[in-house]
Amino acid sequence: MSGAHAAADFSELFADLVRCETRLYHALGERLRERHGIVTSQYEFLSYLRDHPGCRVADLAAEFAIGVGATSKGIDRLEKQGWAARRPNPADRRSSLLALTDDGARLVAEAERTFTDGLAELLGGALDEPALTALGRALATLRAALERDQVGTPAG
Amino acid sequence: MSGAHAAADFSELFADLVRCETRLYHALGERLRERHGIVTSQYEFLSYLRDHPGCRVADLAAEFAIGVGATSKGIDRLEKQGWAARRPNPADRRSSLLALTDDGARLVAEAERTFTDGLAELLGGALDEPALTALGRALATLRAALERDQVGTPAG
DNA sequence: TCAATGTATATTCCACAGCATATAGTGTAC
DNA sequence: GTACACTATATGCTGTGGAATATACATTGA
Repeated sequence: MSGAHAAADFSELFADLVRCETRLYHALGERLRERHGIVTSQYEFLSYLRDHPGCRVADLAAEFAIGVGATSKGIDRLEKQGWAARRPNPADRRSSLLALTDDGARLVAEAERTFTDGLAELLGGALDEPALTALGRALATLRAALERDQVGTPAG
Repeated sequence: MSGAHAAADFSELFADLVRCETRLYHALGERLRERHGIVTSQYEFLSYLRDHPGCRVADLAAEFAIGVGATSKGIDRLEKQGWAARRPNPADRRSSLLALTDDGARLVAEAERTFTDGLAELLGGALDEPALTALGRALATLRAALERDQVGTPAG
């Protein structure tokens, strides 16, 4: 009995997780698109590049658990907009070192306000402090376990 | 200070949320594809149709916070595989009533085991009982608030 | 009845992700 | 130093999602 109960709970939990993610992603993307002309995934790329200058395509792909092809194409788009740049890697000519341009750095600084304000409004308005703390801890633990076991890392 | 601290926490929390969702979605999709020839989003559609026979495309779109176009195309694909069927709605000739076929019912019954077993393994292996309870409560609360305010409901 | 408005769905166009593959470069064994 | 395996990235194909638009139907009110 407790097994069946737990299984139902897992499904509900997963559904809630996906629904929250979808709605937050959409809502933040809407604001970012209006004000800065980017979507949430691009904000995440830019933000990662800011915090990890000189990283490679594979580093981004591993961080976001998406394929390297998709990542490469995402960088193409950022490069086309003049927000990111590939530089040759002196240590390994197969790979490029990625970094923000000055325009990209300006953009991410501006978009960060939109992003964090939006999140604070959406999350802070819905959950109180203890719930946020519990949620943050549980998600951090879960994420660490999934990454440790390479769960859901895409092929390409 | 506590404001800046909270903002950083929100960003971290959001990143963890998205990363967990991505990896779980990929990992479950991988198993569902191998064993049943469907992906996670199709399992979710089929499961919703099982629990809400006679629903409409718009009901699915609202449930999953995706656009009606994407939903209609998703139903097209399920219909083409013989897993779902549209029936004319006698009360409103604009809309169709959706339901599983017998094949679809069989499929979702089989896939449910794969899905719930996979979830139990991935979630139960990473989080203990109190953390799961806290996570479930926080996500349910957050989801209810987002849905109440129609946050992130797509346009088309 | 008929026009105006709102609603449900399908269609179209564009952007993006996954996968498989191609290309180029690296490192190692012999 | 050459063949081989391995790695990093890029590209083509296909499927899918979002947004805008079109179409059909329903409902309201004069």
